[in-house]
Amino acid sequence: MSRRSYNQYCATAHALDIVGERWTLLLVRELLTGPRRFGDLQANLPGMGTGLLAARLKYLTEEGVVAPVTLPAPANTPAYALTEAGHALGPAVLALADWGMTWALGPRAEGEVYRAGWAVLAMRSAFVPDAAEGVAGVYEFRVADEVFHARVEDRSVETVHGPAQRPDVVLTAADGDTFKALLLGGVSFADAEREGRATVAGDRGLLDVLVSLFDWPQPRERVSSARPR
Amino acid sequence: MSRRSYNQYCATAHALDIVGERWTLLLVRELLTGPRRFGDLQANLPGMGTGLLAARLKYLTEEGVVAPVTLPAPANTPAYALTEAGHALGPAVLALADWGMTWALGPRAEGEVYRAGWAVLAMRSAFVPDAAEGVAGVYEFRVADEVFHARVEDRSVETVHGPAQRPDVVLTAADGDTFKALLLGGVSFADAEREGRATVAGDRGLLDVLVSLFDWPQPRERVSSARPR
DNA sequence: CCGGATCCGTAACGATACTG
DNA sequence: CAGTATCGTTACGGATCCGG
Repeated sequence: MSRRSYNQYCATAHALDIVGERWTLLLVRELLTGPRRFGDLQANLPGMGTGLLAARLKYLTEEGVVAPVTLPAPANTPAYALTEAGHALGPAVLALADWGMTWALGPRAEGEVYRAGWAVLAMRSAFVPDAAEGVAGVYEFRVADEVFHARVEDRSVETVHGPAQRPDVVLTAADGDTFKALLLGGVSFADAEREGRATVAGDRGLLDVLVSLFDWPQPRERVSSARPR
Repeated sequence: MSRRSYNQYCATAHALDIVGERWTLLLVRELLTGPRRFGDLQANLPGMGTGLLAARLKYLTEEGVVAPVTLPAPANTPAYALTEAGHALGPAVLALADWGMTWALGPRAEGEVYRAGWAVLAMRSAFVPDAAEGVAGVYEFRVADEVFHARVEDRSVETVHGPAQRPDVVLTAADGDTFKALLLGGVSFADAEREGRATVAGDRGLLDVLVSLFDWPQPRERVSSARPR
C-alpha cells in the first residue's frame, strides 16, 4: 500500500491505493501493449521525473502489478512487464479511455504530445467483436518513428508495440494525425497515398476491412447541469 | 483542465487530467448512487480536508462533471449531483472496483473504515443480467445507520442511497460485515435473524432470489512475476 | 549511453480553526 | 451546515550526478 492510503474497506478505494497515484495508470497504459525499457517509458511519459518513474516501478513491482524482465535475444536488455494482475487493469484503463474519447478529448491542443502508440489502446476500446466475425489479419503500423501491430482473429484484437512477425499488410503513415484520419475513415488510403502521407504494402483489402471493425464514440460536450433523475 | 496536466493527446490522459487527482474518483463513486450534501460527502470521505473537498467540487462543477442541485422538498437543502458526463464515469469506477475486488481487497484491515453504501457499487459490479431474467423487486437495506435501496427490473439493477418509495422487502443488518456475509451467501437470512444480527420485513422470498443474482469475483493474489506472453 | 539515485524548489494535500 | 483561511507536511518536477 502506498504511504498515503484512503483507508477504506472498499474495492474502488483499494484499487486506487495501488494504482491511483499520479502517472501510475499511464504507466500501466504503456505496459499494456507489451514490455518496455526504462528509457522508452521515460520517453513516452514526458514530464515525469526519472526518480519518480523509478519509484513507481519499484512500488508496482513490490505490489505485484509489474515485474522486471529481460528482453529476448538479441536485445537481452532489462525491461518491465505487467504481471497477470497488471494485465487485469486493462478494462479499467480502457473504460477511462472510453470516457475520455467521448467526454474529454476534443481536437488536439497546442503543444500536446502525441504518440501514435496511444491510438493502439483506442483501437482496443473501439473494436466491435461482432464486426470482426470471420476476419483475420496481422497489421503492422509505422507512424513517424513508432512501430506497432495488431492481430485480428476470432472476433478479437490484440495490439502490441513493436513490429509484427509476419504482417499481412504494412501501413506507413507520415504522422499521427494522418494515421488517425485513416483509422476513423475520414481519409481514404488511396487519397493519403496520392498525397504522399502514407504508403501501403501487402494486402490492401484488409485495411478497408480494418476500418469497418471500429465504432468510434461520438464526442460530447460536458455541460454543467445535473442529469435528470 | 487541472493545473497539472499530463499534456498528452491521449484519451486516457485527458480523462485522468479531469478525474485522476487524489479523491476525485471516490467523490464520483459517492455521487454515483445519487445526489449528496457537502456534509454527507465529508462523512464518507474521512481524511479529505474540507478545503480540498470544496476545491474538487468547484473544479468538477466547472468541468461539467458535477452540478449543484437543491434537494426536493421537504429538505430543500443544497447538494451535488452528477451531470450526464459524470454518470458516464460509472463504467470506469466499476472497472476499478472489479479489479479491486479481485486483486486488492482481501479481508478487512485493522482500522479501515467501512460504509455499507460502498457495497452498493459492488452489487452493480457483480450483478449478472442473465440471472435476473424475469426478476423484479425493490429492496431496501438498512445497515447500521445507513439506508439505501436496489431496484431490480428487466435484467438490470439500479442502486441508490436513501430509502425506497415502496420496497417489497426491507433488510435490516446490524453491521456491514453481517450485510456482506448475507449478500455473499455465506450466512443464511434465517440464521442471521436467529442470532439477532438481522431482521427481514416483507417478501423474504425475494431476498433469496437477490443473492442468486450476483457472481462475486474470486479474490486472487498478486505475484511478482511477469505474465507469459 | 542507459538506468537509475540524490537534491531542492514548488505545488498539492491533511488537519484544524474559524466565519456567515 | 456549508464552506474559507491558515499552516505544517508530503509529493511531485527538473536537474544534476554516478556506476556499469
